[in-house]
Amino acid sequence: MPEGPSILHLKNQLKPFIGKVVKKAGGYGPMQTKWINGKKLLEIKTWGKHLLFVFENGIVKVHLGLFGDVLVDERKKVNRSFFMEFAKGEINGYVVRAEKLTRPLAEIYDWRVDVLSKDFDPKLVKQLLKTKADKTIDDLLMDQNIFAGNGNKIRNEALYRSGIHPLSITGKIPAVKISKLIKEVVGYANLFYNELEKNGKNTSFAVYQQEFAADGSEVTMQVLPKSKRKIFYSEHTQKLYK
DNA sequence: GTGCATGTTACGAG
DNA sequence: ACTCGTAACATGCA
Repeated sequence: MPEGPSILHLKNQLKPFIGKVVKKAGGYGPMQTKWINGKKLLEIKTWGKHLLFVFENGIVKVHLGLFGDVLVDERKKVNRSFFMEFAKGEINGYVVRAEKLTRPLAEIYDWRVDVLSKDFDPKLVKQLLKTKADKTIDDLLMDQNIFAGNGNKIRNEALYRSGIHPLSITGKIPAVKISKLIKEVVGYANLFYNELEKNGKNTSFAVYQQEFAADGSEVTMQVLPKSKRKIFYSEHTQKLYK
């Protein structure tokens, strides 16, 4: 399910519950849920792939991992790992991890790195990339402290759009191209999100899981040694800086 | 049944 | 103490 855009889309579906009182919360996850019962859901926020339910006495951070799913007023056969039932309707989390946060959100999260936030700050991100100049760019694109909300799809698509080979050494990439990359990350994340809002799914890929890129060139697929994740790119149009 | 997928964290080795 | 690599977790779909 997740990558930032999916979480933002999910948040929109949950909006009707804002201001409503939780009758009963629960789930098989390790987090205690008693503290939520009878409390009003004040706000729902997101930071990257984190879904945040704000209550007066704490915040529930929900992360969907790779297989997580959240259903509204619907149930699956398997047990819910975290759920909240209201007088009318329910939010059901499957294979999600819920955790209670007690510190103020502003102390925990910096929205300047959230690729879907209005506070996203390309300059700051550029600075952060400089501090890890010796790493390859594909790694940094997945680093949630630099590009919160990015996932494998956004990574591959943004690299293609900016003409950068995924295995480029970050410090060797010209500043102009870095700027372009950051812009394309935001651009594709928003396209992804808009597709979800419009069609409920995103199938718009130039290279990700493609045989041929949008420009017709052949796509190379490679399994990364450390992460075991797949990268898709065009040798023809994406330049390797090293 | 097999393999694979939009992800993160915990832990041991070095 | 820090960094790296691997395993672990859990579900649904082709």
